[in-house]
Amino acid sequence: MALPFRPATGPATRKRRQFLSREEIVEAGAKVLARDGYDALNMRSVATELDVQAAALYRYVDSREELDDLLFDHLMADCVPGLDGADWRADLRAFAAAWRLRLITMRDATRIALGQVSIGPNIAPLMDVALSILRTSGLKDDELIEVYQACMLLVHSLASAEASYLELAAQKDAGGLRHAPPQPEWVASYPTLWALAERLAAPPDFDARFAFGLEALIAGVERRLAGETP
Amino acid sequence: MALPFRPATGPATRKRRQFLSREEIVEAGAKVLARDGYDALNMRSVATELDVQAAALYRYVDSREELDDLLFDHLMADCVPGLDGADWRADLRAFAAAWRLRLITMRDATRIALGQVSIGPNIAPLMDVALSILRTSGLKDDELIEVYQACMLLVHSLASAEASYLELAAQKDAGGLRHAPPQPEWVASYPTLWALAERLAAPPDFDARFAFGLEALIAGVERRLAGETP
DNA sequence: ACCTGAACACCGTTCAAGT
DNA sequence: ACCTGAACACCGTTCAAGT
Repeated sequence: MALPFRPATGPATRKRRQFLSREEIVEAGAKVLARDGYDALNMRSVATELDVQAAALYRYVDSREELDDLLFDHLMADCVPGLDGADWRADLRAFAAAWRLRLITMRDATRIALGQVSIGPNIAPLMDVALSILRTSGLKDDELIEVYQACMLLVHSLASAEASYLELAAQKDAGGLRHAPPQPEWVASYPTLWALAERLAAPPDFDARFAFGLEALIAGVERRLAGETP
Repeated sequence: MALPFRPATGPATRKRRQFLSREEIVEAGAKVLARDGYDALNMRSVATELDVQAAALYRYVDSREELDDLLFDHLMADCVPGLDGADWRADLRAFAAAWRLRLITMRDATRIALGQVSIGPNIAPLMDVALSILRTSGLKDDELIEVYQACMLLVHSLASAEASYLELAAQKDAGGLRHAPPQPEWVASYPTLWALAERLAAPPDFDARFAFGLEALIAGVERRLAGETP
């Protein structure tokens, strides 16, 4: 039987291309995550995306945990914005805003990496830039690291809160969840809570919250620089 | 056959007492969590703790998710310290320190409530006190809530980071995990990261980090009060 | 009314067997 | 060497059947 004209790399029905690879697996994971969300992400769904059995993945990936690590790193690729280096405050704001945007844009990214981020090849430049920015502020090395950690925590946990809020809101719109959690009786016995209940239930302004957190961080750094440490 | 002398409430072998209850289930959950950790907490282990089948729990609890909510609220009971009300800064520090301590003391508490804390009868007084403290600072109601949310986020996410670090360290001591994650080659190409690598790998000072975060928050509030909002 | 026993769907992971 | 097929352990949840 003669060989077909079209090369082996362009099959009509999907067929296994040569071998699997770590990169291919991670990209398939990203695809599943973007399309179906974190709850639908598992070894079997990623394998299906690649027309393969789940067990096959274990030749390239040690565990589900490692896949999550790789995936998170992958999602954060090329996330560093251009910075002019004139003012560390402006640079820090730009950096934090860019990273926050990425975390929120990539569906469920914050659910993959709950706090413990392991440094991969795409996270490293991110860290490097953040540290560089803070270094130009004039902080000493040990203070610098504390501030850096605080900044990462701020961005990550606030983005996480925002993402989970948005997901919940979307769910409520689509499916039909309970509209507002029915006010329990006993909240009336807490005066301040009661007085602010309405405001607390209102949709949060995450931009404002983010801005406040960042400005507070900057204020904290400036205090340190001025030597007003209590 | 004559009835035994000892009353029915004091059996030699453990026997089901009357009926189950929500409270009993939550306490059993707390027991499992304290003894075996979050990874060992599931419907079956809680049921076993009560000499009962897992399915029996569903008469009192809607889902695993609800159990987690109830459990977290239970763990945070009576966590509000005495406050003198003289200075809102001092009160805020005392409040935050007490809550942080509780979060860390209760094994895996932060893993139960990942960010989204639903207000239960034990969380409510906590919220009420925090809001009351901030109210005495002179902030307007809407600003107050932003600061409150920032404070909750700070305490919770920092405690979460600390707890997961401690757990990892304990694991490393006991079992024998990889000592230090072997420095990847490519970090050398990021100068600032490289320069600070040693410091970044050093055991973090969570007390200092917490203090910095809280002081920054206070600095942010004071700026707001002074009307220096950018 | 409350609990048991058994089952189902789902998921991470392992392993012998195929090619 | 790489993948399949089948299996195991584990977990949330449901439901008919017992008492």
